[in-house]
Amino acid sequence: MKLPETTEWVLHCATALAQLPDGQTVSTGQLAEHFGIAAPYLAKQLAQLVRHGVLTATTGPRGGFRLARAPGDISILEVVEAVDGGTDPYICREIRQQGRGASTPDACTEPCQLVIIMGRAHEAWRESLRATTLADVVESLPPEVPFNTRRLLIRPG
Amino acid sequence: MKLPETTEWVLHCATALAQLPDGQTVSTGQLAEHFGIAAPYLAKQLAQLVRHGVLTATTGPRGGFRLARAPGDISILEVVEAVDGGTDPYICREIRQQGRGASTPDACTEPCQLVIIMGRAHEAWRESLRATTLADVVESLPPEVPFNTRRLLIRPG
DNA sequence: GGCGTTATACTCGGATACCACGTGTCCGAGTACCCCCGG
DNA sequence: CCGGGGGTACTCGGACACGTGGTATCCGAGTATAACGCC
Repeated sequence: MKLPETTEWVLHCATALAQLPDGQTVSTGQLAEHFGIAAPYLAKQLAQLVRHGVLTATTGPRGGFRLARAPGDISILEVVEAVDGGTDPYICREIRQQGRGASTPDACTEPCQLVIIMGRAHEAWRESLRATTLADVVESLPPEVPFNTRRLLIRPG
Repeated sequence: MKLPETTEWVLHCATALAQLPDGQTVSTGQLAEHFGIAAPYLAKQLAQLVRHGVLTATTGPRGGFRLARAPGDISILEVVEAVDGGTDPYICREIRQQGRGASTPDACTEPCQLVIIMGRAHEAWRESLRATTLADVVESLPPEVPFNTRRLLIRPG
C-alpha cells in the first residue's frame, strides 16, 4: 500500500501557497524550481487539484495557481485524495460467494465482516487527515519559513 | 492507494483456518478450490504469511497450512501487513531541503510536519486493524458458516 | 504377525514471464498583458 | 493626451511513451505416508 510519490509534492506546494497573501498566484515553473522537481509532471498533478476544487488556476501572464478557499477550510485529506483518487484501498470481490465453499445468497444479506473491518480502518485514516488543515500546518512551521517562502515566490513587479 | 488484490484472499483463508480444530492443516489446492481462485498464486501469498509468522506450513501428504498461533492472538493487521509489506504509504524525500527554496539544515532538526501528520493517520489505520483478531471475525459470522467450512475443508480419512 | 526398507505421491518454495498503473515528457489551446497607432 | 486594436509571451490542459511493481504461472526440492517384503 503506497501513495503516489507526488503526494509529497502537492502537499508541500499547497503548504507553500497557504503561506502567501490572498489572491497571489504562483506558476508551475516557480513551484518546480522552488522544490527542485520536474515541472511538466508537477503541472499534471496541480491540474488534478484544480479538478477536485482544491486549487484555482489562472492562465495568461502573471497567472498560475492559488488556493480555492482559505487555508483553514482545506484539509490535508482533500489534498491527498485529490492526487491519489480517494478509492478505498480494500476492495471486496465477494469471494465468499464463489468456489466450492460459496455461502448461500441469503447468508450474505449482511456485508462481509472483513469489509466492515477494513472500512473502519480506512475511515479512521481519513478522519485523522480530515482533522488537520493547511492553516494548522503553516501555524506549526518555524517562523522564518513563511518569510522565506514569500520572499522567493512573490514575483517582482 | 490500494492494497494488493490478494489481501482479500489471505484474509478469507486465515478466517477459514481459524474456524478449524487446532492442528488441522489445509493445502493450497483445497483453499483455492474453496474460494474459486488461482492455486499457484495463492500459494505464493500463503508462503508470505509463513515468512511473517502468521501461518505454519507442513510438507508431504496430509500437509498444508495452519495458523501459527491461536486465532485470538492474530490480528487483522498482521495478516494485511504480511501480504502488503507493511511499509508506510507516505515516504518523505525531504524536498524541503531541495531546490531554490531549500530550508537551511538547522531549520530541519525537527521532522517535517507533513510526515508527522501522515504518520499519525497511518498509525490510526494500523491501530484500528490491530484491535480486531481472527477470533473476533469468526465470532461475528453466521453460525452455519463455520459448520460448512469444517465440513468442506476437513479431509476425509 | 511385526518391523525395516523402499517407493510413491503429495506438499511447499523459489525462479521465471506478462501486464497494468504510476511516472515522466511533450506540444497545442487560451488569455491577460503590453505596445503601438490613430484620433 | 487618451482610447482602441493587435501582437506577443506566458499560462494551463490534454495527449503520448517508458519503467517498475503487482499479477499469474511453472517446475524442482523435500518429506510423511503407505505399501511391500523379510524376519
